[in-house]
Amino acid sequence: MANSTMAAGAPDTGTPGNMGDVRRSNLSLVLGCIVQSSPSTHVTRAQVAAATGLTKASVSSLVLDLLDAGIIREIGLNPQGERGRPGVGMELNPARAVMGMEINVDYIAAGVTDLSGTLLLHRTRERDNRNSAAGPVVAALAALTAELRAAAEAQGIQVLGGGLAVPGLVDDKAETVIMAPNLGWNLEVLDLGSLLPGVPLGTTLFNEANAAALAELGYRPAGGADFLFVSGEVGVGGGLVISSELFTGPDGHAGELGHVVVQPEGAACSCGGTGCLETVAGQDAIFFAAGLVGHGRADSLARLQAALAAGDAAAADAVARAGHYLGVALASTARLLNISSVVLGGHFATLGEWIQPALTESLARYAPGKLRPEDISLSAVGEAGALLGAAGSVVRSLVDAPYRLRAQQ
Amino acid sequence: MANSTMAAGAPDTGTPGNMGDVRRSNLSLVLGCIVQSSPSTHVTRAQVAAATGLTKASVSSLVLDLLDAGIIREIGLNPQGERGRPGVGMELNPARAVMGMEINVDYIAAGVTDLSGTLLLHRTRERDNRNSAAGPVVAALAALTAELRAAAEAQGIQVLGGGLAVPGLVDDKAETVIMAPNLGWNLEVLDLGSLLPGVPLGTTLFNEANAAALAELGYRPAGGADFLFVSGEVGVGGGLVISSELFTGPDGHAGELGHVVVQPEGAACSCGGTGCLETVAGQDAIFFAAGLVGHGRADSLARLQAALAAGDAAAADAVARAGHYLGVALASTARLLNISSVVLGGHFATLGEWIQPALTESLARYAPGKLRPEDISLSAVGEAGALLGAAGSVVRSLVDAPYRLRAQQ
DNA sequence: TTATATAGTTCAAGCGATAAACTAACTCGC
DNA sequence: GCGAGTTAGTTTATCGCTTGAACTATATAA
Repeated sequence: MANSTMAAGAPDTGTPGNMGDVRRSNLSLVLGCIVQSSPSTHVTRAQVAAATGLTKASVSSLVLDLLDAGIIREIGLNPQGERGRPGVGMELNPARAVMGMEINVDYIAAGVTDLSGTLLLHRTRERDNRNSAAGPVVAALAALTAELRAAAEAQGIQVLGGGLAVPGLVDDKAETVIMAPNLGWNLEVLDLGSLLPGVPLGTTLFNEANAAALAELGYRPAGGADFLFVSGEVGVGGGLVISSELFTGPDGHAGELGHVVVQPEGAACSCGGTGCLETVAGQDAIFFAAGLVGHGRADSLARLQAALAAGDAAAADAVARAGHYLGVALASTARLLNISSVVLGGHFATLGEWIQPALTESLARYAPGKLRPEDISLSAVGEAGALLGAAGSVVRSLVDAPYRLRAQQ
Repeated sequence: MANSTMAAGAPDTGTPGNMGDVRRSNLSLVLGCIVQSSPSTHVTRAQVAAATGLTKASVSSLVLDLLDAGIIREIGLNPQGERGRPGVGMELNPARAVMGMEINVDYIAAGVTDLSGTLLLHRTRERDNRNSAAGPVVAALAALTAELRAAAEAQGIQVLGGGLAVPGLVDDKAETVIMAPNLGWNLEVLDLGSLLPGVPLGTTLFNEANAAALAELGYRPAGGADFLFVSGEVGVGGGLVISSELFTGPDGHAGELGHVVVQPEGAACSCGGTGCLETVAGQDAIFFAAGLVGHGRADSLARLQAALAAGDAAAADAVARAGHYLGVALASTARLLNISSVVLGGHFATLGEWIQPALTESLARYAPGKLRPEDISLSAVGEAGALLGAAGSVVRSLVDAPYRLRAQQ
């Protein structure tokens, strides 16, 4: 088929290319090369030149820009027993960081990660956001980030920008949450500028499942760059990663796995549809089917696990049902998008061992040979997945366009 | 969400950018601008400069390259009653063409289109390819294309390259048909070089549904650049167009709409799965349910139309059933990929008026507000859709990389 | 005929990548 | 301990490409 990856330097938009684009592109190439080798693998200019194909002269010049921008720093020489002059090592500047943030149904959270993605500071605050408008929630989050930012700066760490993950459809350009049924939000405009005032890269808005998918990408072995991440929260979401890039569809919010129809004669869904996966595999649906009602979310999940461990039949049935229909949805998705790898997150990861038998059987029936048991894995990122992914995305965007920082200062 | 469209000039591959890339990129930009205004809208260098943002000097230089390559030509001055010196019009060179080719179950076909996509010559040859290996079929097609190419050259038209559409999964790099169940092909390597010996751009292999989707794109109003094309043939295929680009998934063969699970308790499918859309909405399934057996394909379709017109209950039921489940599959797809526009092709277009009531009702039930009746349209491309799309793709790839032709001669 | 407006070309300048020459710093062998 | 060999990184000249301004060309309007 026609190659989707276009030739280097080809603009996919109507803007003319000038030589500055070449520089920006190569700047990103060099930084990307340094990022890949981090942490502390002691990449030298010569190695970067060899890896990228650029000349030593170009790399030197580009590296100078990155040093000026403070994105990377030099570390001591490499006195290994090699012949010839030792190269000067480079690494991501550990004094630069980004803030990952999350707003969810019953908590807000924030964390500071360095540019290599390591979580340095992390704080969660319980808060019932279900009946709260966006304004007060963002204000509460701003207070939390201010604390963390001060703590980071006390250690000499500068926060360059932030990423906020929200369980709903978002429009990152307009800083608007288009729809977040579980928060009760609809077309809420968020004042992202108030979260990290004055940071050079600003704050970007992300869908929670997509952010978690990107976080997962960081934990996968090399080459595992194509997968569907399934986010099991109150709703069921999905994040589609193709060639290490998030696929977000025409308007930027593809991946609503929860509303794939798995039971044409099934129950009505909150979205207005019928027989959606969410009606059988969402947290509320599983808890209800298992006879668990009226507890908190985390509490219900713990009780469900206990019931499963105790051999409770209703609990086992509820989970098996969810697994079966998850398999139907995944089979359709695998065929439609040619996905051959799935990562289960949220409650699907928590219930992994109990849900897998039914899921495996279902996949064998609906997508034989396409999604085998070994193609399904459980999420490696924990609680802070969405937050880490949002922060990581900000770093990725910086790596893609390092000149943004150079221009700012 | 993280922007998927990268900055102009940013290579998504690890190759370093040099200034030649800028030129190539701008060459494509200029040609793209000329293509958009064709045919015979009299685009001048000055208009191209204004539209692209490039300077007049750059456009002049780039246009010279395109003229040298023979991709465009100048047409007379524009003596309109405007003030100032009239510009020199430019258009795609009508003496350059590409060959579109198609191998299907019971015929082979080829056609010559000019660079603006107009079909100049077209010839179809009936041939039962179901029990034939790839070699003889390609040889028969090569004979057909040789005839057409000679006819084109007799008119002074040079064929630059070709595109071949096949009803199956393809690997265009390896020139291999990975799987074409309806042809009985499995990992057949095609000798594409024999089809159009000596042409500068060679021959590229395409999936039929994807090619037809791209052909459809040419017929859609401006702005309608995101849609799912549904190909209704023996199998049910799909072509996903996003931002005027084909989305082909991780390995290049996404879009298998026919194997979305719409009936978890349904019939076994030839793919090994259960309840796939193809088992209720493929041509064979509809014909069987309508009580039509043992006729040729085109004949069966005509008989089915006659039965529907006559008010035959079994025929109406079969088509309604197909429409209902097509709606289920489209609802899932719309949610998963955030598609808001669907184009029906093949037998779904032929049966349009009879299938739409059930489809509309189904969509209202499974994807309320997401896919409304006005979001569903019937294909505007006819029989030659796949062929036209394959040819158009070759032109698109030439427009994306015009330097390929410049380098050749 | 003159003024004005638009199209397209020419030319000097600037920027960025490249290749080759050059300097710097280390290891090895004697 | 010292020169030869080896590798890292910088300097310098050159080339390619876009740009902006000046310039030429060709139309309409008064």
